[in-house]
Amino acid sequence: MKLLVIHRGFEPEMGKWSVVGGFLQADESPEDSAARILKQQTGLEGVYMQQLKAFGDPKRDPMERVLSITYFALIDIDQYTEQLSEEYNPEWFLLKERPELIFDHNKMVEAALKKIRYMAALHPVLFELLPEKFTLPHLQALYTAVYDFEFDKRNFSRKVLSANLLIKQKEKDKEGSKKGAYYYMLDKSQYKDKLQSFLNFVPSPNNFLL
Amino acid sequence: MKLLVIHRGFEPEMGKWSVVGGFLQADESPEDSAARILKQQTGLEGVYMQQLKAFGDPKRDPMERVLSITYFALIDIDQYTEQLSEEYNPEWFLLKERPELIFDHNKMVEAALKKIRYMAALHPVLFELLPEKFTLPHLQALYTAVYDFEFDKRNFSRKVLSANLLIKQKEKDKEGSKKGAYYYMLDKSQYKDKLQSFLNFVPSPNNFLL
DNA sequence: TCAAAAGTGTTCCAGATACACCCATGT
DNA sequence: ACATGGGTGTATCTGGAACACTTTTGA
Repeated sequence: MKLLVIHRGFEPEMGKWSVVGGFLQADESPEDSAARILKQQTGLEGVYMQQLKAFGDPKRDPMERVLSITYFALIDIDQYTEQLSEEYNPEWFLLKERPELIFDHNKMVEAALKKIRYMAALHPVLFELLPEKFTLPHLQALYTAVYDFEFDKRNFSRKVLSANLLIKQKEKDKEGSKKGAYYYMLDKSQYKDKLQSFLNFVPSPNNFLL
Repeated sequence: MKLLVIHRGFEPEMGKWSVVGGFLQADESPEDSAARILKQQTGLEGVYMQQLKAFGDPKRDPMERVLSITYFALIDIDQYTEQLSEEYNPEWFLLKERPELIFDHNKMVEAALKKIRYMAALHPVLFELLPEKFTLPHLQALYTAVYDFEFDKRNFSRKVLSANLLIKQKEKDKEGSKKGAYYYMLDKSQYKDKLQSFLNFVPSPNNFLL
């Protein structure tokens, strides 16, 4: 699980590591603004973003009063390698090894991680991240990355399949192993109904919501 | 379950029903601002508020560009009757029978209700709303109000008590019935630990998260 | 033939649900 | 005595958790 950061392009703290960010324009909604700024600074486009929280402490930027309405997105790095532009030197860091960020950006990242874990424990949002065809070991690796926890593959597959969201394919992925793992695809019709539903995708004794 | 609204005190839409709201001052955090405005317009003070969402559509206020960072709070009306001041004619409406609100304030209320139901299904947040001593029928009535759903009292009491958050008192409340219902108090020591924990306070077949 | 990853089944337990009767007491 | 609301117990079922062996096949 990685975090995309950029070298800040203006003062103060120019050149230091920062979350992607910029200024809202007069006729722009916050969502549109977030999408525009993301594209300008990283090249990424067509990414589904969610509003996280507004940060507004009067002293959070020591130079002037700034309010930040933050958004986060989850993407599969591999599906966006083409798009990533170099203009602001965006860089992926392992979340655990990320550099110190300016201002309150560390708090933002922590809050986003917490929200992602919360959401993903209850809703099948992580399924969307994978390529069209993916294997169960692949999906499990994703959950392991998000929760930093090893899931039991027997229980994992039973739980995931019981949601009836996946359709088993006939082909196997032979990349990861000699035996090969069956591909699955999302059942889009089921998916929309169940996205909001109330499933525990994470074993309960592990209280990830703290 | 009721909603507190005020008569808007300035143009545009002056005098119409509106959620409590005002303008952020230069040296004020959004939280402080929300608390100040709430106090000015309703007299309510010391109320725990939570950030909901920032609303920023460029056309949401037809006169000028306004961004709103919204907060919500849950209180027990009875515990705050003294505080409620009349300056802005604040008024409690049954949530289901609330009047039409200005701008996108209806959306705000819907979003807050959704978030409250979501939170309360997983965390014992509603317990905080009651007076220091309360009865199980009282608590159950609160859940009924929030979810607009009749809970089975046998299952309800079992579930609530199994969280080990409540301490049974020796006295009974004789207001509501002839037999009287035992008072309970929150176990504050347990409470902090379990507030974040991952309980299902609402029967699962009822999918309140939609 | 062996190493490496995939796939699968069973038992046990906790928690959820549905459901009905007795208790205490003020009138 | 009776009406009103409070309190409790049981059977059943579903879903979660723990756990180990067999299968496939490329090297």
